Amino acid sequence: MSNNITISDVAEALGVSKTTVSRAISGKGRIGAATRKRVLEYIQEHDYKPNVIARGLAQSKTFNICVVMPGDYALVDLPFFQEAIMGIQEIAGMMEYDLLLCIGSGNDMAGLRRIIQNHKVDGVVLLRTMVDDPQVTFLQERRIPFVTAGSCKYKDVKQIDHDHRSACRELTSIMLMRGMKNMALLGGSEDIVVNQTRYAGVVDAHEQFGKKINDNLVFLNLEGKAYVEKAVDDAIDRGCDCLLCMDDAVCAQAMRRLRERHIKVPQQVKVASFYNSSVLENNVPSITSLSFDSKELGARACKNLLRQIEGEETENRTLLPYEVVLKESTQ
Amino acid sequence: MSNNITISDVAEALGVSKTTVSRAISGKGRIGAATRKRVLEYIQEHDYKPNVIARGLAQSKTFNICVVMPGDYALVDLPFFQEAIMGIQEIAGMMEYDLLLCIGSGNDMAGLRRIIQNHKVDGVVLLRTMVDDPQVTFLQERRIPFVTAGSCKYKDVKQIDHDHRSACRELTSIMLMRGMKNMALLGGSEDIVVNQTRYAGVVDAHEQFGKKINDNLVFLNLEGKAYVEKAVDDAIDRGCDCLLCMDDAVCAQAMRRLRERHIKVPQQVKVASFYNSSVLENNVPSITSLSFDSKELGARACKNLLRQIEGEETENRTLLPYEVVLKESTQ
DNA sequence: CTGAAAGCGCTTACAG
DNA sequence: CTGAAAGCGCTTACAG
Repeated sequence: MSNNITISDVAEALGVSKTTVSRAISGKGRIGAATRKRVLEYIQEHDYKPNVIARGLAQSKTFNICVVMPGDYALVDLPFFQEAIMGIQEIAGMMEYDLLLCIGSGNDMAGLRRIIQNHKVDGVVLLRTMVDDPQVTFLQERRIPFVTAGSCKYKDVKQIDHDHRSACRELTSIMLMRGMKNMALLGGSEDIVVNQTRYAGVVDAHEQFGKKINDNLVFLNLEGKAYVEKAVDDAIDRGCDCLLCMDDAVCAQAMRRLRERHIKVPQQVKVASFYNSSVLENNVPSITSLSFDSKELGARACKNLLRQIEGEETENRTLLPYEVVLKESTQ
Repeated sequence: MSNNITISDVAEALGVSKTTVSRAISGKGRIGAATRKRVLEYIQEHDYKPNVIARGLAQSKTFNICVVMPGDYALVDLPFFQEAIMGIQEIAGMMEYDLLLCIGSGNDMAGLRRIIQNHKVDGVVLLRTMVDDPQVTFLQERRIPFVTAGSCKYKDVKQIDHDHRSACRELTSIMLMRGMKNMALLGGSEDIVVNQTRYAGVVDAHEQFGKKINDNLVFLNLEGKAYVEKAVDDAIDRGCDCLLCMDDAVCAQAMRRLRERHIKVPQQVKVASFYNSSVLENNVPSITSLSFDSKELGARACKNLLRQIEGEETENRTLLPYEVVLKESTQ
């Protein structure tokens, strides 16, 4: 059952040329209906599969797309990447494309560079972009089709994103409407585009209510448990009545800290997170959060990329919807 | 800066043959030291990279390896897959191999089949095996080099695993020594090899102490929150003094249920988990668990696979060590 | 030590 | 409608 039968074998067995076989399969070029049928039946019966590598060489294509994910993500980011990849894979698979995984941080482009230089992929999807992203520049220079799943500040880059800004505005507005007076904001690295977008949403909401963010209660660039802990402590000391966590990593750690200090949620302080809380789903109390369909994001990104690869024009920017999910932590 | 320079260009520029250039790069075949130096310098300076696809075609190699992960994993399994993949990638990258991602469940082999038929990879690593695994059979038939990261019941399959059995025996023994009388066991699908192995370890420990497992307190095949909840309730009703969770998914859900019912850990019931608790790391109290180095597992698996691909002999089975990490939940 | 030539398994002008 | 031939960018016997 070793599948080493080639196009030549098929051609020979059928007494036709390789050209004919190739045409029957690809559907390109004129070919008699009868001949075509014969070829198709034969390859069906003998389970012939063209060697994609060889086809790739002839066509300068690989039928692979590269998905690059950062190597430094926390556990909490995993569901996003996983789901996005599932979405990408679903679409790619339908078009007979496979996924080449590239793991690297914003700065270390060694992996991506090698994959591109080795001509191993036809395009790439970036799963996280930094505010200044060398990967973006690199891909632009090389004229490699690519798309970012998530925000990207470069206007001419094809990008699919959730509407984080509106989502954060809406959730923040709800909290303001519920009479929160001292909202604290806990967030991660400002180098990551989406964190800036989320912040902008919070600002929007405040402006809308004619209020100002209390800078004493804004804690950004919280990288690691110790920082979150201190931020929570400071926020509480400064009399905050609501913790807005800009991602689930921060939220999980904040909840831990609150529990450690026996501070009751939502009685003493409300908590909300700006991201899907699948990571938080075993929390008691359950956490109010925003909800995004990451799989859909991946799928849309992949579709856009595939169209680019086929040489079609695609939209520069697509915004996907969101949901606000109110739960116990803000009651 | 488009990198379309080929071996012919290099040969021409240098006034040598393509053969010579090829030999200078690969290091195979006799070649004058001076010539070689000239070639190497030139390609260095002009940033020439051989087209791996073309080389692959000539050598019947792809320099890709397929990593297949199940599509149905829970959030809680993610860290394992992520870390294992990091380990694989690290080794693969060093040898200029890339990772082709294949997502499929035990039964749906469509993805793997296509990748193999399309000659897209030189070998595969299976990240989870079922007790009866069609993927294993498929790869054996096709004589594709492969390795499993994790246990596999087929003796002739190359596999790298942690010593789950000993680990579970040790942790269970510790709990028995501490005087637990009514240990409940909560676990996932028995179709997954590692779950069986873990169970065997628990049995070992009991035998060692001349005891028997109380079958009324064994809850397996707990797929989903509702099942875990019921199992926890039943276990408590039946007077268990210790919950042994066979994986972190189950443990996280069990903890949630205990918290909901205001049952104090470890005062009223002890809890331990048979896996790394990175998912549980924000738990209060902290959870006693086993600890395995999944990245190392991935790295070792990849090394074994690469050696197979090179045609070397490799060990059939490698067992990696573990640690028992005692924390608050069993104090 | 070096090179001409065939070959890896396809595709695609070009010619008929 | 069909095919012979060149080509994709490498590697590797074979010959010198």
